[in-house]
Amino acid sequence: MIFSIDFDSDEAIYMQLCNQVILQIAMEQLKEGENLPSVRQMADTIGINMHTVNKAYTILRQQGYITMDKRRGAVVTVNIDKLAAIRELEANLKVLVAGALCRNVSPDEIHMIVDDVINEFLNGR
Amino acid sequence: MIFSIDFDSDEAIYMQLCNQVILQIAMEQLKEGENLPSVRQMADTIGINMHTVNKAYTILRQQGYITMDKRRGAVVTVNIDKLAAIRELEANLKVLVAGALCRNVSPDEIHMIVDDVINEFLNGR
DNA sequence: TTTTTTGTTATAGTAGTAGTATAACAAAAG
DNA sequence: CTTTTGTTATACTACTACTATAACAAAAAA
Repeated sequence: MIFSIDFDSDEAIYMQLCNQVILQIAMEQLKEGENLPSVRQMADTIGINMHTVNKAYTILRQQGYITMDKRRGAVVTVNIDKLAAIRELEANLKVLVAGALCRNVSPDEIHMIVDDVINEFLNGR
Repeated sequence: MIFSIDFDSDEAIYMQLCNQVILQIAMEQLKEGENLPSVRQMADTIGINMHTVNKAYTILRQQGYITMDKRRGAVVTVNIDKLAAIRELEANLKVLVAGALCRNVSPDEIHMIVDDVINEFLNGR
């Protein structure tokens, strides 16, 4: 379970952490029922403050990727809300696709890129 | 040329403005060679500060969507850097696709959603 | 020529967020 | 009993978003 944080990035540390966890769940490097390090352990490992990790975990919990309790710690338990996921995907795709179309990336090419990204995850499993 | 800004949104005003311009270029509601309102006019229309508009225009210029000079103002002149667009698309798609896969949205469904978004733009033309 | 409008730059202030630093609490585990 | 857990509170620094004025030269319009 390796989390690489870029401290020079414009992206907030807690956001990078959230995304890394989501990416690892998608690649099944993190599996349902598996435990994440405690907020203090994770903070220590990465070399950041406890609250920054806590913020990431809170968001991941709100978005339905993990559950937390004092006994088991943070546990990967994906709460499937497919409709919400689809709505989110649509909204975020709009700007991405618009930017690509503006720069003469064809619909076919966009589909190919999407396929590449999907297969990255499926092959990583 | 209508720009709708949500002041209650978490998204920064200058970012909303950037995205609206990109969306309108993709839909060809804003066409190559067409002028955008001056920073002061746009600020006045929306009801925001001049500098906020200036920031958005500066970003749009850096990303190759518009050019600016004192004679003609801000002009839509898409500078095609297809490779950069593809790299950007790939990077941003990763987290989106990962989130969708985690929530049991199938690869086929993802492609269908991508297609829907693309056709929204093409049909809007 | 004079006036207005343009982009651009500078400064300064407020408000909110990211990240850090301590501290403390009850609940559970060892 | 001690340690570790999540959780909450407070406080501080640094940075960003946004606003508010102000000023400048270049170009357009009168």
